[in-house]
Amino acid sequence: MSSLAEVARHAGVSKATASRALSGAAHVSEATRARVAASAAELGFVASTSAASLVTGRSRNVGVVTPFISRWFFGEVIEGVEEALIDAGYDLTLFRVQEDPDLRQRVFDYFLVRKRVDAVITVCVALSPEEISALAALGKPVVGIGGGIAGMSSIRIDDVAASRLATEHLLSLGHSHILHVGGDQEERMDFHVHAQRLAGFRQAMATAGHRPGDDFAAAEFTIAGGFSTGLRVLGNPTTRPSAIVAASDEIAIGVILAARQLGIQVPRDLSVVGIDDHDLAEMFGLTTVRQVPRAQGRDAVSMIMASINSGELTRRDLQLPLALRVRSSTSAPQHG
Amino acid sequence: MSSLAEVARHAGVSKATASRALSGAAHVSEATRARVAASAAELGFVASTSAASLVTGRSRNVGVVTPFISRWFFGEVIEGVEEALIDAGYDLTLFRVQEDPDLRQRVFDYFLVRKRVDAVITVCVALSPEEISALAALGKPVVGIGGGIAGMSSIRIDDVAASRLATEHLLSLGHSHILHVGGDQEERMDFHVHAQRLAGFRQAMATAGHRPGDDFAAAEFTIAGGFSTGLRVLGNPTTRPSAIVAASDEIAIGVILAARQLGIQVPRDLSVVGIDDHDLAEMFGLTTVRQVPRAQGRDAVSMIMASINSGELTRRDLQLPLALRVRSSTSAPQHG
DNA sequence: GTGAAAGCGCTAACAT
DNA sequence: ATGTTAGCGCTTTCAC
Repeated sequence: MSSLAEVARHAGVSKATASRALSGAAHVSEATRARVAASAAELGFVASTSAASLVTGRSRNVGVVTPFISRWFFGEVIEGVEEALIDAGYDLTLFRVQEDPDLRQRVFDYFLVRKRVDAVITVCVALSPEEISALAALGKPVVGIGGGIAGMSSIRIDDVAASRLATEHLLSLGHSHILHVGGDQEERMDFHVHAQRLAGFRQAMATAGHRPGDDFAAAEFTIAGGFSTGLRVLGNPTTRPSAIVAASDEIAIGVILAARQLGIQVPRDLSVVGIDDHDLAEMFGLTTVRQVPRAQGRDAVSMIMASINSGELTRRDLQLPLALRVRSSTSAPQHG
Repeated sequence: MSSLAEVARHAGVSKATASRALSGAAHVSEATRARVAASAAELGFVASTSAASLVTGRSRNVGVVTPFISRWFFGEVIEGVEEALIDAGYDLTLFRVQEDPDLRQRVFDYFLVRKRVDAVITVCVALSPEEISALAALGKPVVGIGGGIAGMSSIRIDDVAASRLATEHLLSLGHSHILHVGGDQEERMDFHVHAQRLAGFRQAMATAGHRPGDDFAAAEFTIAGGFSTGLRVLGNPTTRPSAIVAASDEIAIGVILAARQLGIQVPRDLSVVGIDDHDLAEMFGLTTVRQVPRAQGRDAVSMIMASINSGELTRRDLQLPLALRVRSSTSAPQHG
């Protein structure tokens, strides 16, 4: 816990020179730099972030705002962010926002402000106008992953296209009775995701000449959510669809488990496609539209670093590519 | 972003009084306190943590060191920590440590020090002696969840007892050919967990008069890990066990999926017990030894707050209770 | 109960 | 290339 002053004294230079030598910048002779570095190492010196932040106004710290931690998509994003951040020498402060409005307000009005984060990454959070203002008032780079934030940078996949791609695959196999199992609007995730995946599904169906009918069922974005909805929508043999487009792999896996529980063969009697590329997809032979949340996390950090380094808050929107990975969970329908 | 000075001026008091009024402590008249509070609210004042930290040496920030984020146990612990921390007005800075020794060293020698965290919580990380020294050198409260750290406070379940409980349940049903599917020693999780769960299993087996044989198979602590190990150990009908004690619910679920894939009826032909109480356990009717990682996270924070408030670094060890939740995944063996 | 003043450890002008 | 100086915004003696 030695101070810069001690390092300077030990190296026989002034605090200013020591600071310059250690920060890498400015005009310092190679000899001095080496000497200061040696002293710092010997004394185990690590600069106090509080002191540095106080004077520079920067904290080398990025806030990540997320509604979930252990769901696959969110965990992957956070890991991607963490990897990129540690490479850049930044810390990650985690803020979990839930439904409770009081807690949410505390995060936005108090925690984010006082921590003086240099930037904020939001992961699929549906923000209220007040929350957006609070974020904008920070005057710092903000990037929204998954769900964009009005007027701010974003990283996303084309959710409409993802869902359309999945649907078109099933249509091309000859399915006509297809159900979309997607996000419950009540979830505090960005509702655009839910709406857009449903829209992509309906677009593809409409283009193929199918009229919208009883084509949607809501599920929580988890395996358990897909399972319970799956039991419900697959329970009645007469109304059962021959194919399902699930809004996430977790839902898709839950649906497959429900089907098996009901004695329905996948893919013989039911074809399933998911959107995500979850680790478990392979185990179930699940056909997926591939998105890579980890890359989204890393890209968010790149965007932020670019913004910090340039000093500009220009808005950018990055849309990541999709790919359909066909596996054994889809096949042509048996009857018709 | 107004400063304390502005608040003080607005309220017609000195900076000192404003500071005292807002920090809640000290001798300030009720009238002044109210006036200062009103001014602060009106100006949207939030104290700068950098400035406060610089002078107090405390940062209202706790570091969480974990090898994983999206695995169920870890996610739950982190969520528990986060909940308790936000209640206490603290931030959570996340440090993910992986195998890469360079990255690990950076976290311990650089990140943890410079961030001036007030305390550290480690979640099931196997620490090297150097890493333990680095942590101890912080002079801050440290509590290890899951895997204890030599000489520091810990929160854990009795891993030996947990595993024994699970095994005894299967033994009491009449099983004799029981396999333990547990943690791979190569995993950078605290290896004590793996060793202890295996020890508990063998203790119970020995007590029941079974001699140690080919009784263990390693798996990654994930559903996919349990699945692939499950396929392997259940593949041969002649050597197949009639019951399995899985070191975690995720492994157990993977094993059940593998069994189903192989056409083995659970629980008719195979009984399975897991340790965790994962959300998905219910879906599989999985019998579990219940531990509550979320509670462990919260308790870790309580411990830390007690330590911070008392100013003492006394070591404490808390062991959380276990409960066997018998569900439909276990039954008496068919042959034997 | 309140104010004046010192100083936490660092960086950034400004001199030299 | 290096040193001097002046704060960053807060908390905390120490007076009153």
